[in-house]
Formats: sequence, structure tokens, C-alpha cells
Amino acid sequence: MNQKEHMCQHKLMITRDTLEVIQGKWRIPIILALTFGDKRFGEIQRDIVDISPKMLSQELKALEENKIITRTLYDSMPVTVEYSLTPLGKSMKKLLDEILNWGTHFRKEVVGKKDVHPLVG
Amino acid sequence: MNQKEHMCQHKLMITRDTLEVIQGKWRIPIILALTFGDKRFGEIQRDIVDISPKMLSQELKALEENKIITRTLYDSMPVTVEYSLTPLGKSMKKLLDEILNWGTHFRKEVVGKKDVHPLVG
DNA sequence: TATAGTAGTTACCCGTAGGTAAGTAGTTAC
DNA sequence: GTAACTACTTACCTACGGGTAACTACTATA
Repeated sequence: MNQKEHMCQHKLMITRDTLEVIQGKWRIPIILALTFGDKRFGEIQRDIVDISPKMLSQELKALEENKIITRTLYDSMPVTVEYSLTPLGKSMKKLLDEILNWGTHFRKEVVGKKDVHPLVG
Repeated sequence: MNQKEHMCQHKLMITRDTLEVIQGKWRIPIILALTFGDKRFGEIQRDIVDISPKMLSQELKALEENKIITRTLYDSMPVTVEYSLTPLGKSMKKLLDEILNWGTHFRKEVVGKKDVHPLVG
């Protein structure tokens, strides 16, 4: 196997690690929402209007297990819970920026003429 | 809705566009493989060792429909087909780089102690 | 004649991601 | 006492992403 093929194999392996963490419909949106500041369960639900409490709960747990976010319980009344990005979560900022950059570019090139997304329409 | 919430909604919308294109286990790996140069069906299969011909064929079609790659048929004997990135596909370079950057970082922080990925082991 | 290489297609199956709806539990306000 | 807010959990169901295996079709080579 030559140098180029080795490099390709290595990059493919790294890519898989990343994809395992961010895979699925909801994780990137949840992380993105939290880049705007710590948020409570209900706040995230109001940001991501079409996520169900089941999926939100499930994905928050997965992100916590992967050390991307932390869950903090406040003994206020009523009890509130805040989710925030860990340093590892915050380290995804550039990745999120590039997703947004490319998405904007893609929208101009291809999506441009389609209807506005129902989320915003 | 205030300025911040507007921004959050807008970014969430853009993110969805991107995710629709790159979602799934195989698209990013395929695009990554093609950043190393134009490749034939069999070559991609040899790079991504555990993809089935069915999935490869299916995902290549989807990427072509989204204008990320092009398919070129060569009338040689035997017939060969080359897949290459379009300018839009090439514009994903920075995004791929960030996936790799973050994946490397993540591997150091969390995955680090785990076994080496079977793909490379 | 048969084996290997080109590039797929087709049929079948299965697990899980994700959707829907209702329930839990505690507190506050009306 | 009942509605509404906090933050979920649980049960049930379905669609589809993805896996496996076999098959197509054409050419070259031994």
C-alpha cells in the first residue's frame, strides 16, 4: 500500500469516529442550539420545533455520554435542568461553522429555487 | 422573536439542508475517497472495504443527483466508469478538513484508549 | 470452456432511528 | 380542585437504512 492509500485509509478511519458522534437527524441541531448559550429542555424543544421529547431526551443522553454536553440540575421550584457544551462540545464550533458555510453555499447553488423550509416559512 | 432567536432559527434551517446531503453512513466517506482523485467503482470499493456494491451504487446516485459528483463512462474495454467531484463537491474540502480535525481531537480526548478501528487494524 | 475482471442490479431480510400518544411526578397559580 | 408549567418516561408502531447473496452482461485471458 503506498503513501496516498495509507493517508486515505487513515482519514476514512478518523471520519468514522466523527460520524458516529454526530450521526442522526438531531445531534448537530442540538449542539448548534447550545452554541447560543446554556438551555433548558423546554427551550431546546422550542428552538427545534419538530423534535419530540423522546428523541430530545435520548439524544441529550447520548451527547452526554460522549462528553459533548453536561447536564446540570438546579434545585429551584419548579426543578430546572440546564444543558451546556463541554470544552469538547465547544471545540466543534469550527465544524459547525463549516457546516453552515457549506450549507449556505449549497442553498445558493442547488436549493436556492426551492420553497422556503417549513421550519421558517 | 428577538435577534438571537432569529439567528438560531436561521442556522438550524441551513444545518438541515447540509445534513440532508451528507446524512448516512457512507456519503462522507465516499466524498473523502474522491478528494484523493477520480476513482472507479471498484477502486472506491477497495478504499471503503466494508461497503456493499448495493450501497455504493445507491449513494453514488444520490450524490450525483445532489450535484456533488459526476459519473463519466469510458468506452474502453472493458467499460470503465469514473466518478469525480464537481466544483460543489470540491467546495466541501474545508468541511471535510474540519471533520478530520475534530475527529483527531475527539480521538485523543475520548476514543484514545479504545482498540484501533478494525478497518485499519 | 472456464475463470477473472469490468460495473453494477435485484430480491430478501432485519434492526433501529424516529414518530405518536399517553403517562409520571412535583409545584404554582387561579 | 384543576389547569399549567417544569422535565421527562414508556409503550407501541412503522419506515427505511443498510446487510447478504445471488444474478446480469460484456471482455480478456488461459
